[in-house]
This record gives sequence, structure tokens and C-alpha cells, in this order.
Amino acid sequence: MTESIGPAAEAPEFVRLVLDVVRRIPQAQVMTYGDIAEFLERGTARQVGAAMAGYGSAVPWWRVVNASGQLPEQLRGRAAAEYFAEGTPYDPERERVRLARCRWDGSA
DNA sequence: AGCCTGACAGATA
DNA sequence: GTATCTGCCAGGC
Repeated sequence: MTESIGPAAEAPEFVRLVLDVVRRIPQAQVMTYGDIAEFLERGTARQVGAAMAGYGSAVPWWRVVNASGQLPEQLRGRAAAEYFAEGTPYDPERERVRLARCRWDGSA
């Protein structure tokens, strides 16, 4: 059999591309799933979501949200702590980031 | 092959 | 503002 490989090594190329983008999102800013697919000119929002579900723990996953500025229920608590820590504009009532203020377009 | 599921999104009512 | 439907497409069964 092949020798032991790390979790990232068995990730498909699309997953690597997604993770590379997520790592570049600046602190206190976010991208949506669709933004990442569009930025890569590859895949769909749903595929980005699948990539994050499987491998997202290796990157700043809380900086990737859906088009409503939210993450799944299970992750909202931990994400909120990160938003508070890094100063991301966040609406605790709605449990969502304020996309109009912190959406990153991919430019530095 | 078909069917279902999913960290989604836009249109519509 | 919420609810529902449809399109999307890879992956698992």
C-alpha cells in the first residue's frame, strides 16, 4: 500500500484550492461560499461547502459563511467567539456577520 | 443506472 | 421580514 499520508495529502485538488483561498482571507473579513467558487472560477457554492465540511478545520473556517452571513447551528457559538476576538462586525441577535461591512472581494 | 443528501443561492410569493 | 421551490453538482448507497 502507499505510505502514510497526511489528511491534506488525500484531499482532491479542488479542496486544496479552496483551502488556499480561505487561508488568505484577512482577519475580521469573510467570504461566502459562492464568492470562493466565483473567485476560483471553478466549482459551485455547494462544492465549496462540501470541501469546508470535510477539511475546513485546518483553516480559519469561521471566515467562510453562507449568503446570509451565517454558519450551521453547531458552529455558531465557536464562530461568534472568533468574530469577537478579531473584531468582525457581528450581529448576535441574528447570529450572523454583517456582510455589508466585512465581505472580502479577494483583493489585498 | 437511479435516488438521496448536502457547512448553498437566487427567484418567487 | 419568512417560507418554499428550483438549480446546482459531487459523492454515497
